Amino acid sequence: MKEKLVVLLGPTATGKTRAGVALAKRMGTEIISGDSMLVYKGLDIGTAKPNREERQGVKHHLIDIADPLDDFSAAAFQQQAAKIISELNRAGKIPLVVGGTGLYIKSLLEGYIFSAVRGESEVRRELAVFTEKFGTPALWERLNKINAEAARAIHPNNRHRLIRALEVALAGETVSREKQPELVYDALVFGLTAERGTLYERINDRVEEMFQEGLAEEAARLLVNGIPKEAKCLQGIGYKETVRYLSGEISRQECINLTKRNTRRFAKRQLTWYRSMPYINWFDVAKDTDWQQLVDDIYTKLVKNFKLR
RNA sequence: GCCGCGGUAGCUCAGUCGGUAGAGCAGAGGACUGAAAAUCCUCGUGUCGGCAGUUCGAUUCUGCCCUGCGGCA
Repeated sequence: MKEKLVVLLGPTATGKTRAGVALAKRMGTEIISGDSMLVYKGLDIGTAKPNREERQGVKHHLIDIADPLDDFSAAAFQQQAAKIISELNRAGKIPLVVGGTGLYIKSLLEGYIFSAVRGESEVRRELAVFTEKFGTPALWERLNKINAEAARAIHPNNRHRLIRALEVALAGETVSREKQPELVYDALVFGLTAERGTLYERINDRVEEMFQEGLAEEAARLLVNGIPKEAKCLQGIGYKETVRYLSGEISRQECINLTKRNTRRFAKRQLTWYRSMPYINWFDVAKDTDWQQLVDDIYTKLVKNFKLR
């Protein structure tokens, strides 16, 4: 008997947080965040992290669980989320995962088997130095010598994935590409999306608001507190651009425009992830969306699917 | 009204000494198994402002018209 699970995903700025909280209240359950940036403490404005008021008393898991200096990863998410899902199921609740990180959610639902070889190791640092010195294609050559099959699956310019593959290959393993035949959970997956023009308008407006609310000041605070600008959390959209602005490399307006563009591109990449997840039940949001109605519709489907009541 | 410079991809522009055109940006599609908001790959046909003339052939030359900007009245 598989454990039950409901997921609400969608590209950034489609209203997942709002709909998710309303849905969780209807379901009488708790939310597990499926977002790679909400895990970091101190990153609030730029990640659109729901505040106390927005959470409306609904318990949220996997938010603010990592220090900005720490590493977090898809594998860590998968493990921790799985544990909470089991606990909630045991307590008679159907857990609700809300978030947009494609790899996180897909790995959870489809049971990706991550290698036990840890990231952020001494080896990784060495590989980073090697890359600086000899360039990314040299990294590919190295991987090709150890594991030609792994090399074939990665483009010679793809630095991050090459470093990871080498890290694993040097430990005598291969990065898995295995596909499970079915979902790990008795899951019902909902997606929020919007017509491209509408989505981009929402993104542009939201980025504008973030800077008005003090995104630049938030990023500055992280730097002052000693977070190096290479830290994972400062690679997030809105943060990496602000680091450039604060160093005087670009103007504030350029910084805002770049953040908007990068967020638009990010939303597009998110949608690419979702296209490979045919089990998503899509709901369209528009300017005049009736959120109450939307949540009702989702809930109705959910009751039917799980034969509740 | 006259003079000058423009009108080419969604935007900014290049170019064709006459053989129907190409960069940057924007945008689109894709990959992804411990960085994933990361990282990487692929993709450029548009009445070359309109009409007419010269020409085998005009976006390119000529004329007229429309239109934007600047200057002079």
